[in-house]
Amino acid sequence: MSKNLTQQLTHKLGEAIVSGEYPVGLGMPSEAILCEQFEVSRSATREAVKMLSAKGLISSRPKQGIRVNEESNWNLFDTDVLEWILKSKPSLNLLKEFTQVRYAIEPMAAKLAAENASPIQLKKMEEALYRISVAQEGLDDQLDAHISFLNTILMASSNRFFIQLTQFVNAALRVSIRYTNNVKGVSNNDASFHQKVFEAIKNGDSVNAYKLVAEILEDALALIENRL
Amino acid sequence: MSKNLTQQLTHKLGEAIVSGEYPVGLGMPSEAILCEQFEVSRSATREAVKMLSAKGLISSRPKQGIRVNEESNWNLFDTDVLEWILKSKPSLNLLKEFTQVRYAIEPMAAKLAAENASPIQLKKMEEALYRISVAQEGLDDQLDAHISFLNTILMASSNRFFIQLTQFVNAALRVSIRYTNNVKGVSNNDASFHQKVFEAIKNGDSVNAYKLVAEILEDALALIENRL
DNA sequence: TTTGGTGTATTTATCATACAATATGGCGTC
DNA sequence: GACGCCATATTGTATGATAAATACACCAAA
Repeated sequence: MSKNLTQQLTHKLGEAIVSGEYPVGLGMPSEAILCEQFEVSRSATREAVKMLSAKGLISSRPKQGIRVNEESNWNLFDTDVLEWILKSKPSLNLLKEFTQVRYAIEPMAAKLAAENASPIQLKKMEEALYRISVAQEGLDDQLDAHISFLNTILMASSNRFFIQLTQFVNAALRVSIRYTNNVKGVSNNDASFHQKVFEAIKNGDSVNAYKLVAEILEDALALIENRL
Repeated sequence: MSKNLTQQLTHKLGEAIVSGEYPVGLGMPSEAILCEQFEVSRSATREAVKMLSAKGLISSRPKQGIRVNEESNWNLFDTDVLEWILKSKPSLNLLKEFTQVRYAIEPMAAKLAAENASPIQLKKMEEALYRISVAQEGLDDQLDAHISFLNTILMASSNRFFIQLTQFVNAALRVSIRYTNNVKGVSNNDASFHQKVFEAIKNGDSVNAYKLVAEILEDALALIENRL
């Protein structure tokens, strides 16, 4: 768990907010009341409130108090916010939204990786590929290996925004596995597929790298939409 | 400006950090020193530090002090962080990275909009289209009109992550105009183009909606890469 | 020489209290 | 009824004190 009080309170309140416990609009207790409820000092409370403000979840003004912001103001690409959302409202629809973003991002990242990957990055990709091939038993191992392969692609895109999305994509994959209960259906853990992607990237074949990843995600998305 | 001291300090420090004023690794003054330097109380300082931590820029621990995180931990999709980056290190390379993300996001958003747009959203799109057609004089007007058209598409995607990217895409557009000094080259303000996109979306022709937007961004990207 | 524990000093973390600033809503005056 | 003023509630800022955490040096033992 997060060690210090401020962080703990931040997480508690963050979860409560995204789970809809406090209504959007005007609905949070004042600092003073939060102090009482959670039995912490005002400093800790204020710092937690500031952190949540920084993530776009709430805003606070004198007299008016603390209000929950519209969801469109929430920082959905923030790791914590993402985590809270996944914890409180996991749904097939959320998985769909996740996968749509992956569908937008990952093929492009693969394309850029094909254009930019350094030898060192290619080597890391190959290592991840090896991890996939040997991790055929445990489901978690498979997922971890798959994720690290994907991460190497994002890193190799040489675009800091794509790199930043690593965490997002990882979260998305971890959700998908909850629903499908195997990696194959949604992300195709077939080692030969990853091998193909790797080779396209290695050969600088950006068109194919894009296409291969896009096709897989198209399938994954179709699968999800079928279930809705 | 942001009114309260905490916010002001947050912005000052945020800008300083992204502009590289404090080296990544171990390099920030302690709370006590920050209080002195900026002549604010410890409460305000601590709250600012917490906000920057929440955005992933720094982390603080007893004895070790405040350290600047690796850039890969920064919340690049946070509006403030984005703003600070644009303010301090605008570059053609940054514009390229922005546009690559747009290239990934916007065609997909158009596709989703074609599948999901409600009558009300279509109407808003049409209004934005009208604004574009009448805003042929002023450059700022053109840009604003273009942005609001784009925003309606993102909103109509019915995917909260794409909707969240509205701010990001807007920032990207505003950067691009600084460099190209006109909307046309980078984003094609030709009204007939937007008309075509709108009609594809209205007709539910997701394939064409995707393709049209993708082509424009491909051109924009090629233009930027030519200059590098 | 290396290893492992141990202590100390520094820095953040937490708490308590006081006062200032701000915005809301009502009150009163015109 | 409209306008401005004032009271009040809530956050904002400041200060001082104590607790907890941890990096680092030091010392002891193998």
